[in-house]
Amino acid sequence: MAGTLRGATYTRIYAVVRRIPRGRVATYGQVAALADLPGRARLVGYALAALAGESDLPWHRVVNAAGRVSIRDAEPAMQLQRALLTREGVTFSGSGAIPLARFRWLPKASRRG
DNA sequence: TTTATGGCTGTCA
DNA sequence: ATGACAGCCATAA
Repeated sequence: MAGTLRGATYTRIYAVVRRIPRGRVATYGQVAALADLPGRARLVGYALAALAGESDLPWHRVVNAAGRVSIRDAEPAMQLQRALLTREGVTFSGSGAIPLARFRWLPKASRRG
């Protein structure tokens, strides 16, 4: 796509997030890697933060490497994320972390079309 | 243009 | 187990 170079990063990140299946989660670093942006996990965080929770994107399916919601406790979106995930069947362990070994999204083919 | 700000992550103490 | 630090670098002001 010629022309849309600026802002292509977020767009690419959103495209990956949109592919995370229901009941699964991915880490920021994982999304970054799938978006062909290895090592830019933070950018994923910025991209999602920019959504401000107002989007049809399954932003709640993205958690940090520890399997925890990476939003500050004071943010209402923090509990929202947990609620949305729970509603999809994702369970949190006693310490409030998602067992990634069980719920991590494993894309069979990381082909970018 | 320069600064400031991050919904991260791996490493080390 | 937790906490501090240093790299990542796009956006917004």
